[in-house]
Amino acid sequence: MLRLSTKGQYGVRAMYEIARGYPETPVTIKEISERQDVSVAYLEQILNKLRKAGLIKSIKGPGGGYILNRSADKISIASILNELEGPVALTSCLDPEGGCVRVDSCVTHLLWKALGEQVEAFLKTITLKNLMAGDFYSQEVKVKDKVKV
Amino acid sequence: MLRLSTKGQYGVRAMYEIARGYPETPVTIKEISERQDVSVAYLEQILNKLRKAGLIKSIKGPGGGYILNRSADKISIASILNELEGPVALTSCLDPEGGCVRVDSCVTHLLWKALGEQVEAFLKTITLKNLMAGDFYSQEVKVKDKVKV
DNA sequence: AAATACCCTACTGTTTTTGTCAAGTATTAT
DNA sequence: ATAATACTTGACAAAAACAGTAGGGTATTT
Ligand code: FES
Ligand code: FES
Repeated sequence: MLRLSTKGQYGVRAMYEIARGYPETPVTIKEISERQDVSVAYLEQILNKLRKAGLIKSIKGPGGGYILNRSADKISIASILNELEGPVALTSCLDPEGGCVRVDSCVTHLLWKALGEQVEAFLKTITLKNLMAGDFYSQEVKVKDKVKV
Repeated sequence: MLRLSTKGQYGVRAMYEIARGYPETPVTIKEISERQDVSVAYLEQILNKLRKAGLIKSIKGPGGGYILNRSADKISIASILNELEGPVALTSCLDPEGGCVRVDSCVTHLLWKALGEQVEAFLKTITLKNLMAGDFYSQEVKVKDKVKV
């Protein structure tokens, strides 16, 4: 359960490659494609979203490529996944868009909400820099001391 | 991102209704259907899985229905979702079945693994009893102090 | 035997996912 | 200028997953 889409997975791996070039060298889609074994066409879609979100910027023409828009320790995994897969919402009732008429009488609503918040909090603490350094740890994420329904 | 399937959602809500009858009164599919607004046919599929997993038992004939196989404080949300959606595996590489050739050189593998473990740990701490009582809290879930890649 | 209630398998329409393809725009090097 | 490089964009399609229906069968009670 709770599968991450390939777009999200590839997106993080692509960002990792781009981060490696920062701040000197723009990284081309082709290079990312070869290193991470993802097709150029698919990466185009992914990187486009991340560029529009302001996480990376692009440089056209020979010698061009992609480069981080801010330093690696200021880009969290959460911010990448948010752009590619939308916000964490374990049920459609929790979607920013979709409301639910049962929400007040629903016995599970707050449970899914709490879990979602926990996931989000975790992903926010991990940055590209952490990923590159190879150390990431879970910091006693505490959503709420107690939730009364 | 990270959407839970309706099977998982309905399953937890159905278990909640069954738990309310425990240990005296078996709860029928029809009752669950009406209270939780899920079709009888769909619930049959879901409850069948949960019965085969040993979480509930069934009583046939008039006066029958479903009843918990052990007390509500011994049934975690994790155990319910595990049966209906399989184990938490954010990527196919983490699936018990599917291996991945890149796993050793993969920069994100341990990240998804850590997140998955965190989710699982959270869901294991919440029982049906917690759900019924309306209090569930996140207990400083700590997967590992530090993961070195 | 009639009524109740669970059991089981198959099937189908819909949505989401996972990509591919083709044509276009901007920049640099020669 | 012109060719080569590299990003940009939108349309499209196969495949998988999801959500749910349908229909017949079995066991138990009254
Ligand atoms: S069914 Fe919508 S909030 Fe639970
Ligand atoms: S691609 Fe399989 S482990 Fe990362």
